[in-house]
Amino acid sequence: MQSAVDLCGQRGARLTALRRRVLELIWKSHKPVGAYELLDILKNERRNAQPPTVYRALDFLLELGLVHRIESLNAFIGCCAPDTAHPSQFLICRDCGAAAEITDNRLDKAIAGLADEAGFSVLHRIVEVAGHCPNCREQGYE
Amino acid sequence: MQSAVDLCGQRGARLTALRRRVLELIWKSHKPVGAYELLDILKNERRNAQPPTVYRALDFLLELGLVHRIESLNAFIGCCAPDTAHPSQFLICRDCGAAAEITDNRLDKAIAGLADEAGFSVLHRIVEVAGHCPNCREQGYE
DNA sequence: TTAAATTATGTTATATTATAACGTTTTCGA
DNA sequence: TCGAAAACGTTATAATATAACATAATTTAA
Repeated sequence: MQSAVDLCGQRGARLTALRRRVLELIWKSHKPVGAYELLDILKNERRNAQPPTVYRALDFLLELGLVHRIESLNAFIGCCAPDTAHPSQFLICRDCGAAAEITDNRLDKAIAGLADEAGFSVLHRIVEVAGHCPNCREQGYE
Repeated sequence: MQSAVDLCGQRGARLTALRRRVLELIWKSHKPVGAYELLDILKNERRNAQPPTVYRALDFLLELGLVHRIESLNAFIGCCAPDTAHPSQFLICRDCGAAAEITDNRLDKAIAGLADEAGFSVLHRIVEVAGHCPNCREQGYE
């Protein structure tokens, strides 16, 4: 959370009470969390909360790189390294729902390489690998 | 289209008129196409077309690997190699909207490797790289 | 070959996710 | 402290997707 404050300071961005609260809620969840889940929680705290309330906060947090959107789940998760620019790459467990953010140089290079060969300029990368995490495999899921 | 028929034959799957038509419509589009776009076209042909009409056909086609779903666009595109099992990997142009399916061994290996190292068993892979295609870059987009 | 089972489709309704549009309040810098 | 910009409130609606149950078509098997 402190690093979020710092980051906003550096960029002249305003981490308002609402935005901070949404970021907290995302971090509190140990799984990717949907916009309407966040909204349900916010409604207990601010009687006026509506979809734009949460989507605007999410847009802000996404823009700054403080959270990632997981496309295959329509859900959001805190970024584990918001201060470094990096692609969004996740291992997503179909059983427990956990999403582990990963950084892998081979993967980065492979994508950079193939895009380059194709003459394609890269703006954004999405890698979402669905399967079963080590923990759930132990419980018998394969 | 013939290869779709063949594939269904092999698997004992029923490529009905509706499913065949949806597949045709997807192939006719030179860009990823949304479910409701398909529905609008179908409505001109079958007065009864409703969302489940198209979503069920899409589910069937996805299951067989005849089409891919592009998560970041909520849209669907024909698979260029439906007879071989392969991950879903795309270069998506933010300008013209084209999505090029790619196959890259380095990428496959990178994902297999990192999943393995993490003890994660892979069920499904999504790679969606957004940017600008060579064609649009020539037109001045970067 | 026909009855039962399965699969596919029709139909109505609704759930889920996301944004448009406009007004008000707050914040910030000149 | 005033004017502009940014953030937020509020209402409405758009876009995407599925639930649930009825009917029709097809396959299986007795």
